Amino acid sequence: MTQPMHSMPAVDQVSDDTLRRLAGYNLKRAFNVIHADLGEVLAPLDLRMLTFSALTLIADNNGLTQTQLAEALAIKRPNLVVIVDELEGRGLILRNPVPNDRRAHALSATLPGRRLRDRALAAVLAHEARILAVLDPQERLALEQALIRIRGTA
Amino acid sequence: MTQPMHSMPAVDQVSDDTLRRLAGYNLKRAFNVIHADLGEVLAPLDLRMLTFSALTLIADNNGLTQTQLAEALAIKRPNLVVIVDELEGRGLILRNPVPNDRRAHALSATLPGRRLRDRALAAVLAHEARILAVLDPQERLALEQALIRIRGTA
DNA sequence: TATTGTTATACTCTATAACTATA
DNA sequence: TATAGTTATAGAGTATAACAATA
Repeated sequence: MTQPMHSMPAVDQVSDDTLRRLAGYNLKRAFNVIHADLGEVLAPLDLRMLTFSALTLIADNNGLTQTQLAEALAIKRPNLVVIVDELEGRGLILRNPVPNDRRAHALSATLPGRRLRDRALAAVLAHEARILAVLDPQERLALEQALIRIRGTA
Repeated sequence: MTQPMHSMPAVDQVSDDTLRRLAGYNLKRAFNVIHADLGEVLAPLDLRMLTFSALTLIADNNGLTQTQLAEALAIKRPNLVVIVDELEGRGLILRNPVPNDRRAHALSATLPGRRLRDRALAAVLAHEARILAVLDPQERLALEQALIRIRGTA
Protein backbone atom coordinates (compact mmCIF):
# COMPACT_ATOMS: atom_id res chain seq x y z
CA MET A 1 0.00 0.00 0.00
CA THR A 2 1.35 3.40 -0.98
CA GLN A 3 0.79 6.55 1.02
CA PRO A 4 -0.81 9.54 -0.63
CA MET A 5 1.68 12.16 -1.76
CA HIS A 6 1.55 15.23 0.45
CA SER A 7 3.53 18.35 1.04
CA MET A 8 6.35 18.04 3.57
CA PRO A 9 9.11 20.31 4.85
CA ALA A 10 12.68 19.44 3.97
CA VAL A 11 14.83 18.04 6.77
CA ASP A 12 17.51 20.23 8.27
CA GLN A 13 20.11 17.61 9.15
CA VAL A 14 20.63 14.35 7.24
CA SER A 15 21.47 11.31 9.37
CA ASP A 16 23.95 8.77 8.11
CA ASP A 17 23.83 6.47 11.10
CA THR A 18 22.62 3.26 9.46
CA LEU A 19 25.08 3.35 6.58
CA ARG A 20 27.98 4.51 8.70
CA ARG A 21 27.95 1.20 10.53
CA LEU A 22 28.50 -0.73 7.30
CA ALA A 23 32.08 -1.53 6.36
CA GLY A 24 31.09 -1.80 2.71
CA TYR A 25 29.74 1.72 2.70
CA ASN A 26 32.74 3.16 4.54
CA LEU A 27 35.05 1.28 2.22
CA LYS A 28 33.37 2.72 -0.82
CA ARG A 29 33.46 6.26 0.48
CA ALA A 30 37.10 6.03 1.51
CA PHE A 31 38.04 4.47 -1.80
CA ASN A 32 36.25 7.18 -3.74
CA VAL A 33 38.18 9.84 -1.85
CA ILE A 34 41.51 8.17 -2.58
CA HIS A 35 40.59 7.34 -6.16
CA ALA A 36 39.57 10.90 -6.98
CA ASP A 37 42.73 12.35 -5.46
CA LEU A 38 44.92 9.73 -7.11
CA GLY A 39 43.30 10.52 -10.42
CA GLU A 40 44.41 14.12 -10.16
CA VAL A 41 47.90 13.04 -9.14
CA LEU A 42 48.31 10.67 -12.09
CA ALA A 43 46.56 12.78 -14.73
CA PRO A 44 49.66 14.88 -15.52
CA LEU A 45 51.47 11.63 -16.31
CA ASP A 46 48.58 10.43 -18.48
CA LEU A 47 48.00 7.49 -16.18
CA ARG A 48 45.07 6.23 -14.16
CA MET A 49 45.05 3.93 -11.14
CA LEU A 50 44.51 0.94 -13.42
CA THR A 51 47.14 1.80 -16.02
CA PHE A 52 49.61 2.67 -13.27
CA SER A 53 48.96 -0.65 -11.55
CA ALA A 54 49.38 -2.56 -14.81
CA LEU A 55 52.59 -0.74 -15.71
CA THR A 56 53.98 -1.36 -12.24
CA LEU A 57 53.23 -5.07 -12.33
CA ILE A 58 54.82 -5.38 -15.77
CA ALA A 59 57.92 -3.46 -14.70
CA ASP A 60 58.23 -5.62 -11.59
CA ASN A 61 57.55 -8.89 -13.37
CA ASN A 62 59.34 -8.86 -16.68
CA GLY A 63 57.82 -11.44 -19.00
CA LEU A 64 54.47 -12.00 -17.32
CA THR A 65 51.62 -12.92 -19.66
CA GLN A 66 48.34 -11.08 -20.05
CA THR A 67 46.52 -13.88 -18.26
CA GLN A 68 48.91 -13.53 -15.34
CA LEU A 69 48.54 -9.77 -15.34
CA ALA A 70 44.75 -9.94 -15.43
CA GLU A 71 44.85 -12.37 -12.52
CA ALA A 72 47.21 -10.11 -10.55
CA LEU A 73 44.97 -7.11 -11.17
CA ALA A 74 41.82 -9.10 -10.41
CA ILE A 75 40.21 -8.09 -13.67
CA LYS A 76 38.91 -10.21 -16.55
CA ARG A 77 41.21 -10.74 -19.51
CA PRO A 78 38.97 -8.95 -22.02
CA ASN A 79 39.23 -5.79 -19.94
CA LEU A 80 42.98 -5.98 -19.92
CA VAL A 81 43.34 -5.83 -23.70
CA VAL A 82 42.63 -2.11 -23.99
CA ILE A 83 44.96 -1.39 -21.08
CA VAL A 84 47.82 -3.28 -22.70
CA ASP A 85 46.96 -1.72 -26.07
CA GLU A 86 47.21 1.75 -24.55
CA LEU A 87 50.52 1.16 -22.77
CA GLU A 88 51.98 -0.54 -25.83
CA GLY A 89 50.74 2.21 -28.14
CA ARG A 90 52.55 4.76 -25.99
CA GLY A 91 55.77 2.78 -26.20
CA LEU A 92 55.78 2.03 -22.48
CA ILE A 93 55.60 -1.75 -22.77
CA LEU A 94 56.15 -4.49 -25.35
CA ARG A 95 54.22 -7.62 -26.21
CA ASN A 96 57.03 -10.12 -26.73
CA PRO A 97 56.72 -13.59 -28.21
CA VAL A 98 56.99 -16.50 -25.78
CA PRO A 99 59.17 -19.44 -26.83
CA ASN A 100 57.19 -22.65 -27.32
CA ASP A 101 53.79 -20.93 -27.00
CA ARG A 102 52.80 -18.71 -29.85
CA ARG A 103 49.44 -17.92 -28.24
CA ALA A 104 50.90 -16.00 -25.30
CA HIS A 105 52.47 -12.58 -24.97
CA ALA A 106 55.28 -11.93 -22.50
CA LEU A 107 54.92 -8.32 -21.42
CA SER A 108 57.94 -6.17 -20.67
CA ALA A 109 58.40 -2.51 -19.80
CA THR A 110 60.55 -0.37 -22.08
CA LEU A 111 63.04 2.11 -20.69
CA PRO A 112 60.52 5.00 -21.05
CA GLY A 113 57.98 2.73 -19.41
CA ARG A 114 60.22 2.08 -16.43
CA ARG A 115 61.04 5.76 -16.16
CA LEU A 116 57.39 6.74 -16.19
CA ARG A 117 56.66 4.04 -13.65
CA ASP A 118 59.32 5.46 -11.34
CA ARG A 119 57.99 8.99 -11.64
CA ALA A 120 54.42 7.81 -11.13
CA LEU A 121 55.35 5.72 -8.10
CA ALA A 122 56.99 8.71 -6.46
CA ALA A 123 53.86 10.76 -7.08
CA VAL A 124 51.62 7.99 -5.76
CA LEU A 125 53.71 7.59 -2.61
CA ALA A 126 53.49 11.34 -1.97
CA HIS A 127 49.74 11.15 -2.51
CA GLU A 128 49.48 8.25 -0.05
CA ALA A 129 51.52 10.06 2.56
CA ARG A 130 49.27 13.08 2.21
CA ILE A 131 46.01 11.13 2.41
CA LEU A 132 47.15 8.84 5.21
CA ALA A 133 48.46 11.71 7.29
CA VAL A 134 45.19 11.45 9.24
CA LEU A 135 46.32 8.03 10.51
CA ASP A 136 49.20 7.26 12.84
CA PRO A 137 51.59 4.46 11.83
CA GLN A 138 49.80 1.91 13.97
CA GLU A 139 46.41 2.74 12.45
CA ARG A 140 47.94 2.60 9.00
CA LEU A 141 49.26 -0.89 9.62
CA ALA A 142 45.95 -2.03 11.06
CA LEU A 143 44.16 -0.69 7.99
CA GLU A 144 46.54 -2.41 5.59
CA GLN A 145 46.23 -5.74 7.36
CA ALA A 146 42.45 -5.57 7.56
CA LEU A 147 42.16 -4.73 3.85
CA ILE A 148 44.49 -7.52 2.78
CA ARG A 149 42.57 -9.92 5.02
CA ILE A 150 39.28 -8.94 3.40
CA ARG A 151 40.78 -9.15 -0.07
CA GLY A 152 41.92 -12.65 0.77
CA THR A 153 38.34 -13.84 1.26
CA ALA A 154 37.62 -13.56 -2.47
CA MET B 1 64.59 4.72 -26.47
CA THR B 2 62.68 1.49 -26.89
CA GLN B 3 64.24 -1.93 -26.59
CA PRO B 4 63.99 -4.39 -29.46
CA MET B 5 61.24 -6.94 -29.02
CA HIS B 6 62.63 -10.39 -28.27
CA SER B 7 61.41 -13.73 -27.15
CA MET B 8 61.23 -14.24 -23.39
CA PRO B 9 59.99 -16.96 -21.07
CA ALA B 10 56.91 -16.27 -18.98
CA VAL B 11 57.46 -15.70 -15.27
CA ASP B 12 56.45 -18.42 -12.83
CA GLN B 13 55.46 -16.29 -9.86
CA VAL B 14 53.98 -12.78 -10.10
CA SER B 15 55.11 -10.34 -7.41
CA ASP B 16 52.67 -7.86 -5.99
CA ASP B 17 55.02 -6.20 -3.56
CA THR B 18 54.98 -2.63 -4.84
CA LEU B 19 51.20 -2.37 -5.10
CA ARG B 20 50.56 -4.21 -1.86
CA ARG B 21 52.14 -1.35 0.05
CA LEU B 22 49.64 1.13 -1.35
CA ALA B 23 46.52 1.77 0.70
CA GLY B 24 44.66 2.86 -2.42
CA TYR B 25 45.30 -0.43 -4.13
CA ASN B 26 44.39 -2.49 -1.08
CA LEU B 27 41.29 -0.38 -0.61
CA LYS B 28 40.21 -1.00 -4.17
CA ARG B 29 40.76 -4.73 -3.98
CA ALA B 30 38.92 -5.07 -0.66
CA PHE B 31 36.07 -2.92 -1.92
CA ASN B 32 35.72 -4.99 -5.06
CA VAL B 33 35.46 -8.15 -2.97
CA ILE B 34 32.75 -6.66 -0.77
CA HIS B 35 30.94 -5.01 -3.66
CA ALA B 36 30.76 -8.22 -5.67
CA ASP B 37 29.46 -10.21 -2.71
CA LEU B 38 27.00 -7.49 -1.74
CA GLY B 39 25.74 -7.42 -5.30
CA GLU B 40 24.80 -11.08 -5.07
CA VAL B 41 23.15 -10.52 -1.70
CA LEU B 42 21.01 -7.61 -2.91
CA ALA B 43 20.18 -8.97 -6.38
CA PRO B 44 17.24 -11.09 -5.15
CA LEU B 45 15.72 -7.90 -3.74
CA ASP B 46 16.35 -6.05 -7.02
CA LEU B 47 18.65 -3.63 -5.24
CA ARG B 48 22.26 -2.60 -5.67
CA MET B 49 24.62 -1.00 -3.17
CA LEU B 50 23.69 2.43 -4.49
CA THR B 51 19.92 1.95 -4.58
CA PHE B 52 20.02 0.33 -1.16
CA SER B 53 21.99 3.25 0.23
CA ALA B 54 19.60 5.77 -1.29
CA LEU B 55 16.53 3.93 -0.02
CA THR B 56 18.04 3.69 3.45
CA LEU B 57 18.86 7.39 3.62
CA ILE B 58 15.36 8.28 2.46
CA ALA B 59 13.72 5.96 4.98
CA ASP B 60 15.91 7.36 7.75
CA ASN B 61 15.45 11.00 6.73
CA ASN B 62 11.86 11.52 5.74
CA GLY B 63 11.56 14.64 3.61
CA LEU B 64 15.16 15.11 2.49
CA THR B 65 15.61 16.71 -0.90
CA GLN B 66 17.48 15.29 -3.86
CA THR B 67 20.29 17.75 -3.33
CA GLN B 68 20.61 16.61 0.28
CA LEU B 69 20.50 12.97 -0.77
CA ALA B 70 23.14 13.45 -3.45
CA GLU B 71 25.33 15.19 -0.90
CA ALA B 72 24.82 12.39 1.64
CA LEU B 73 25.68 9.76 -0.98
CA ALA B 74 28.64 11.79 -2.24
CA ILE B 75 27.40 11.62 -5.83
CA LYS B 76 26.53 14.40 -8.26
CA ARG B 77 22.89 15.39 -8.58
CA PRO B 78 22.54 14.36 -12.23
CA ASN B 79 23.51 10.80 -11.28
CA LEU B 80 20.89 10.70 -8.58
CA VAL B 81 17.99 11.32 -10.93
CA VAL B 82 17.92 7.80 -12.39
CA ILE B 83 18.23 6.31 -8.92
CA VAL B 84 15.25 8.27 -7.63
CA ASP B 85 13.36 7.53 -10.83
CA GLU B 86 13.90 3.82 -10.33
CA LEU B 87 12.88 3.77 -6.68
CA GLU B 88 9.85 5.95 -7.38
CA GLY B 89 8.85 3.86 -10.39
CA ARG B 90 8.83 0.77 -8.17
CA GLY B 91 6.60 2.49 -5.63
CA LEU B 92 9.26 2.43 -2.94
CA ILE B 93 9.55 6.19 -2.49
CA LEU B 94 7.62 9.37 -3.31
CA ARG B 95 8.68 12.76 -4.62
CA ASN B 96 6.58 15.08 -2.48
CA PRO B 97 6.11 18.80 -3.00
CA VAL B 98 7.90 21.07 -0.56
CA PRO B 99 5.90 23.99 0.87
CA ASN B 100 7.30 27.38 -0.18
CA ASP B 101 9.75 25.90 -2.70
CA ARG B 102 8.24 24.46 -5.81
CA ARG B 103 11.66 23.61 -7.23
CA ALA B 104 12.51 20.98 -4.63
CA HIS B 105 11.26 17.45 -3.99
CA ALA B 106 10.94 16.08 -0.47
CA LEU B 107 11.62 12.36 -0.72
CA SER B 108 9.80 9.87 1.48
CA ALA B 109 9.72 6.09 1.66
CA THR B 110 6.40 4.33 1.17
CA LEU B 111 5.38 1.41 3.37
CA PRO B 112 6.60 -1.11 0.76
CA GLY B 113 9.79 0.94 0.55
CA ARG B 114 10.36 0.76 4.29
CA ARG B 115 9.61 -2.96 4.30
CA LEU B 116 12.07 -3.62 1.49
CA ARG B 117 14.63 -1.48 3.27
CA ASP B 118 14.25 -3.56 6.42
CA ARG B 119 14.63 -6.84 4.55
CA ALA B 120 17.62 -5.51 2.64
CA LEU B 121 19.30 -4.20 5.76
CA ALA B 122 19.00 -7.60 7.44
CA ALA B 123 20.57 -9.21 4.37
CA VAL B 124 23.36 -6.62 4.27
CA LEU B 125 24.14 -7.08 7.96
CA ALA B 126 24.38 -10.83 7.46
CA HIS B 127 26.68 -10.25 4.49
CA GLU B 128 28.86 -7.94 6.58
CA ALA B 129 29.08 -10.42 9.42
CA ARG B 130 30.15 -13.09 6.95
CA ILE B 131 32.76 -10.97 5.20
CA LEU B 132 34.15 -9.43 8.38
CA ALA B 133 34.44 -12.81 10.09
CA VAL B 134 38.13 -12.67 9.15
CA LEU B 135 38.56 -9.72 11.53
CA ASP B 136 38.25 -9.72 15.29
CA PRO B 137 36.10 -6.99 16.89
CA GLN B 138 39.10 -4.81 17.62
CA GLU B 139 40.35 -5.00 14.03
CA ARG B 140 36.85 -4.26 12.79
CA LEU B 141 36.67 -1.12 14.88
CA ALA B 142 40.12 -0.02 13.76
CA LEU B 143 39.11 -0.51 10.14
CA GLU B 144 35.89 1.46 10.56
CA GLN B 145 37.65 4.35 12.25
CA ALA B 146 40.43 4.48 9.68
CA LEU B 147 37.97 4.47 6.80
CA ILE B 148 35.82 7.21 8.29
CA ARG B 149 38.94 9.23 8.96
CA ILE B 150 40.04 8.92 5.33
CA ARG B 151 36.57 9.72 4.10
CA GLY B 152 36.66 12.86 6.19
CA THR B 153 39.63 14.21 4.26
CA ALA B 154 37.50 14.84 1.18
C1' DT C 1 21.64 36.01 -9.86
C1' DA C 2 21.46 31.55 -7.57
C1' DT C 3 19.43 27.03 -6.77
C1' DT C 4 16.69 22.56 -7.85
C1' DG C 5 16.00 19.16 -10.63
C1' DT C 6 16.80 17.55 -15.13
C1' DT C 7 18.72 16.17 -19.82
C1' DA C 8 22.43 15.03 -22.65
C1' DT C 9 26.74 13.20 -22.98
C1' DA C 10 31.15 10.96 -22.15
C1' DC C 11 34.59 8.24 -19.72
C1' DT C 12 35.91 4.46 -16.83
C1' DC C 13 35.47 -0.03 -14.81
C1' DT C 14 33.50 -4.39 -14.90
C1' DA C 15 31.26 -8.60 -16.81
C1' DT C 16 29.84 -12.37 -20.23
C1' DA C 17 29.67 -14.68 -24.74
C1' DA C 18 31.86 -16.02 -28.61
C1' DC C 19 35.60 -15.98 -31.87
C1' DT C 20 40.86 -17.20 -33.60
C1' DA C 21 44.97 -19.31 -33.27
C1' DT C 22 47.34 -22.07 -31.09
C1' DA C 23 48.36 -26.01 -27.66
C1' DT D 1 39.49 -30.38 -25.72
C1' DA D 2 41.61 -26.61 -23.46
C1' DT D 3 44.04 -22.17 -23.23
C1' DA D 4 45.71 -17.17 -24.69
C1' DG D 5 44.37 -13.36 -26.51
C1' DT D 6 40.77 -10.86 -28.68
C1' DT D 7 36.25 -8.74 -30.22
C1' DA D 8 31.76 -7.30 -29.33
C1' DT D 9 28.58 -5.84 -26.18
C1' DA D 10 26.25 -4.39 -22.04
C1' DG D 11 25.60 -2.67 -17.29
C1' DA D 12 26.94 0.32 -13.73
C1' DG D 13 29.23 4.38 -11.58
C1' DT D 14 31.01 8.84 -12.15
C1' DA D 15 31.71 13.53 -14.20
C1' DT D 16 30.68 18.11 -16.66
C1' DA D 17 27.83 21.39 -19.36
C1' DA D 18 23.66 23.39 -20.11
C1' DC D 19 18.71 23.94 -19.66
C1' DA D 20 13.81 25.14 -17.46
C1' DA D 21 11.41 26.37 -13.50
C1' DT D 22 11.63 28.70 -9.47
C1' DA D 23 13.67 31.39 -5.71
